[in-house]
Amino acid sequence: MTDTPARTPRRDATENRAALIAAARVVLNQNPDASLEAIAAQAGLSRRSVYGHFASRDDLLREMVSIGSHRVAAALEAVTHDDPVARLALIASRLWFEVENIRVMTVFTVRGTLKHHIDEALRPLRRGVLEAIHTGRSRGTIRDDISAERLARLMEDAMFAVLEESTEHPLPEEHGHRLVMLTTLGTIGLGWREAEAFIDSHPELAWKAEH
Amino acid sequence: MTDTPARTPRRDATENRAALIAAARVVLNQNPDASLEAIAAQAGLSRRSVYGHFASRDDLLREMVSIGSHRVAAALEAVTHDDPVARLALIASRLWFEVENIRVMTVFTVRGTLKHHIDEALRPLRRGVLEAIHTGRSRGTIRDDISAERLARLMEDAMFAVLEESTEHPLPEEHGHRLVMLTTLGTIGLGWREAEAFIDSHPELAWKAEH
DNA sequence: ATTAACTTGCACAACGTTGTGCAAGTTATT
DNA sequence: AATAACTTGCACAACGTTGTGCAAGTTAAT
Repeated sequence: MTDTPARTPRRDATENRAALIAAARVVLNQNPDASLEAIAAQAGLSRRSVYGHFASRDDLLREMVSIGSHRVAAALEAVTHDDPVARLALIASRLWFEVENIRVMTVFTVRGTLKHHIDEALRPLRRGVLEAIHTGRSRGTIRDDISAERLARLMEDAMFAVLEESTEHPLPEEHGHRLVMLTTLGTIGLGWREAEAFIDSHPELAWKAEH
Repeated sequence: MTDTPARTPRRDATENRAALIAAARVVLNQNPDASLEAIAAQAGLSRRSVYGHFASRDDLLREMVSIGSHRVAAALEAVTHDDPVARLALIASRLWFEVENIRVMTVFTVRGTLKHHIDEALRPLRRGVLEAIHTGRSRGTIRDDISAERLARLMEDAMFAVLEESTEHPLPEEHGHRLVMLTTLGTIGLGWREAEAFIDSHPELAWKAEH
């Protein structure tokens, strides 16, 4: 009574399915109102065949958000550090490699639908940030002139802003990676020389070419 | 061969016209895809009567952006200060009072149409910011580890982020006013104690109840 | 009180979009 | 080579939206 139909799905079909999701990310990143036609075209398919993979437009978008959020979550789950300041910088660092996924989410946070999904997806990120802020505050290493919750949101916004900025005005990966951390530390309350020094004195924050 | 038709426009008509623009600001601020129906309803009018004031939906939006941008420009033109850091804080301060106008613009910057208008509207702001950054850099009072242009954009983003954040999580006017300045100074490179002290030591940055 | 301005509701065309049915084509798999 | 999977194009209904015409109502101004 359970599952699998006649045969296994064809290889090119699953490729196309993935291509559609990737296409949605690309197209919607630059125009949140893009039509299915536009998305299908970007994937090299016809609009009609989309419905061979997804029941509806919304279904495709949900898949996209779901996959993106899992990637982001996976990139963040391993992030821990004794120093909360370094931990925040690390979070920023990891986020840098997920620009595409992050951006498409922030674009849709304004929208009604999907907002719920996205909030859920970003929860681990928010939890981690808030946690680090709290311990950092109690150690006197993070500013306490702004409420922890608000500071967390401001930090998140600041990180996203850098990610967006760097898609519109591209810059070398290595610089972008550093910039996100710098901005994050700045929001936390560090002066710019302080932030620069902090990054340089922590090898775990250094750029690594692999990724 | 020029202008005015039969009589002068009726008073309630011009009020309604203004109400429509205000309604558009309100409604579009929380849903950029809102229909004319929704806007008219918010203004207490029927969709049909909108066309008595504006030739098209786009016309209404253009009016709204135009008026908003002039208000913002007016709020910024008087801003000058010997100390570039203080000048940037002042710009942030003035922006605080134009949240509604600013927000609706940033919402539409993603959109295709209007983007051109908005860019033009924000030009004085950008010019002022960039100018202050340059002189601040040459005096060694503003960070020079990030290119002036990029820093200007980051600052702009940071200010907008605070404005948005404070509409979603409201806070007393006075606090918001200070928060925008703090964030701006933070982006410039000041540490948080430094920023707090800077604001307190400059009476021209203090909160004034009038507005 | 009269006039012209303004608003309203309804009907209608035009447009772009989503989702579905179907028949004919193409391509991976065995 | 045969089969099922997949893609495609076309046609079509449904939907929400914008913009317009018109006739009847309401309201500010003189």
